[in-house]
Amino acid sequence: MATMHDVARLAQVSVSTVSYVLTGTRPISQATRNRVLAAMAELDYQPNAMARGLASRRSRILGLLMPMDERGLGATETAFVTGAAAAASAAGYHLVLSPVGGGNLDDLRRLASQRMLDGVVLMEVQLADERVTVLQEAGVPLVLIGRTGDTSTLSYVDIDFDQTVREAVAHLVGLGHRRIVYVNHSAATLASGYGPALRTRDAFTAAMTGHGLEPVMIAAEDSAAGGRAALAAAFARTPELTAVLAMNETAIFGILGELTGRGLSVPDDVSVVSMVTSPQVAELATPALTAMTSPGSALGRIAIEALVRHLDGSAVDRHQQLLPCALEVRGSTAAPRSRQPMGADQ
Amino acid sequence: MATMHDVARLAQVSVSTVSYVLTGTRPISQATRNRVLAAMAELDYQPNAMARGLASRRSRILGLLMPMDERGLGATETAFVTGAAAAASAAGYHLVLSPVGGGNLDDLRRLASQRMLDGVVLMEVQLADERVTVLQEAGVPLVLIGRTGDTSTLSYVDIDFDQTVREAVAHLVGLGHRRIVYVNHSAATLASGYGPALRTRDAFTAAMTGHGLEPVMIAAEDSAAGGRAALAAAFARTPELTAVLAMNETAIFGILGELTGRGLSVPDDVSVVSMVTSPQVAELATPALTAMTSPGSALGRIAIEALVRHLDGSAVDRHQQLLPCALEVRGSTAAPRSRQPMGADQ
DNA sequence: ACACGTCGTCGAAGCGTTTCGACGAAGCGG
DNA sequence: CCGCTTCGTCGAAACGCTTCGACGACGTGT
Repeated sequence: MATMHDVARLAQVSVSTVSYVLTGTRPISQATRNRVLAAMAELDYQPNAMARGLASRRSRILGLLMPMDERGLGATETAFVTGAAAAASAAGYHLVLSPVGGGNLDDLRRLASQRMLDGVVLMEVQLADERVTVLQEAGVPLVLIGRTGDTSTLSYVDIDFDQTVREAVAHLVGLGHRRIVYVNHSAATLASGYGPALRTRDAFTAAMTGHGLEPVMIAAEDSAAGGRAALAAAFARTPELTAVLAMNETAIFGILGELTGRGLSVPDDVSVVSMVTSPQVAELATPALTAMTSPGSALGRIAIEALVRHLDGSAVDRHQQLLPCALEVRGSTAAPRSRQPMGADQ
Repeated sequence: MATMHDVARLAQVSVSTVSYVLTGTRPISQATRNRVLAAMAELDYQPNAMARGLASRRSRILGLLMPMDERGLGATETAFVTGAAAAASAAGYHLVLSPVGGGNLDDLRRLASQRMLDGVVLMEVQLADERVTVLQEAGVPLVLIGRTGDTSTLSYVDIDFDQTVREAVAHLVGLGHRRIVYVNHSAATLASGYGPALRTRDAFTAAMTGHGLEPVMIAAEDSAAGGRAALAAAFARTPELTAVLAMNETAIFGILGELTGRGLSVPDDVSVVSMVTSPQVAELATPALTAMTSPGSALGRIAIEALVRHLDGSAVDRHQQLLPCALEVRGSTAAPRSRQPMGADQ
């Protein structure tokens, strides 16, 4: 393994000159630069990341902390990751994913304090997230995907749930639906302070009320069985329901199954809209689901870019941004059978 | 940020003594050790990972290289990851996931040559995988999850596809099925040399032939539409089919939809078995799928443990191991309607 | 022609560890 | 009681890089 000394000797320059060629920190004449570059190529030189990190006090590694819980990453989360990885690579950083589960907060503390990460992006942030505290105490630059309860001091990128829910509801109302049920994540998830669940709940209430309609929300366990139970509960509360809006990607398959089981057809009897869903998942269902497609890779990219700007010092203040999901109409929504669609002109 | 010097000064010992306490490389008296430990605690000392890595020439970081393609990680892959992370943590290593997609082989080469990773575990290995070559050239210790074509020289852990397919087929045959169609991954995937697809194909042929039955395999695109098309093709080739064995987790939802669309019920008209599937996914379908459950976290754990043993020098030879999937009977398989189940006693 | 920047390069001092050789103090058999 | 290990500790030399101060060699404005 060739070192800088070897390169310097071969190119007949000092070690520091080689370093300057590599980092561009100081001007180097074209002639010298070429000699150095040639020497590097000949020796197949690769800088030692550890030595670099030690001397410069920055590792050029960014962490993407993702909770790896029971259910795997959906296509949505995967899009975050690929977007982030591409952005990091473009900025000359490595991106490592760290599967910090719930328990190992100490693991996280260690990782952070060991100065191995220049900065981190945190996924799936809770309203009150201990990880944020740990990282802030360790002085690690931080960008969130999602938001904590108090958004004032931190950088974040998140989905604009308010706008997304409003659009979904408007789509259904525009088709003529009046009895719309919202299937959210489980009660436990809501109680734990999971931002998306809470924000969509509030947004749904606001949107429905705005249309003069009654907001009915059901909390469903994240499983097919949970979806089934939720639908049963929905019919119990609102027998004439004609549309379901679902945040719970897992439950939605149970909902569809139960609908079919009751002899109801989608979309003729009941329309279904899935929230924050990737096209891949939406296409899995029969018929394919009308869904609010999450901005996916853009979220990851923007988060990394904000973090890098912060590290490079080109931006000192925090970055806060919301991205809406886009409505993609597929086969699971239609006008309700019992009445004609109501356009704005009626 | 406290350094070793600070700890040494506070504990009134030399720096090297502190290091010995930390690493256990040389004996240290209990009294001194306690003084040092106390000093560390008081200063909230955390060793600098870079400095450690530079001096010791080992980073204590393990890489898990996973391809992050279009479709996200299923629960199966997630289980690999969590298993691996737990094992690495237990062995005192950090585990970082690197999303190396198809294109960036150079990225990989760089990562490998920069001596930032002590060793790597490679997921989703192709029969002819360039990444293996790159890493071997860079001299990075390597364990595969999956197998290359030539398995002789490398360490790997993989699913025992032969055994898994045999068991799945035996289950269906035991219920009385004779016309069984195997829905594999796409023709393109097969052509690209994706091991699981090829091995299950061969295993299916062998298993069916062993029962004196005709093996019919359909290649399906990884999408719901692909599943539908595959089922249509299956009925065209084998109109009296009573059972479907599916490797393609994505296509299976299309298959189920198409079955329902044709007015066929699962499992009364057609039985369905899903291969290498996680319980979570199996439960999404209605009825829940009988499936061959992948060994999940065990794969990840075993791979990491093998790698660590290699790095610690406690094992020099390669580790090769196959784990079967476990049959979990749920609601999607039953005796075919047209004839009685055939037990061994008939 | 003179002081004065700027450019391109060098040498050396770190960065925070590990690790090697050395060395006094015990402990031990003879 | 002497020479020998073994134990516990120390000081110093790496590890491979970045970065700072210095220093000629040149333009440049005056």
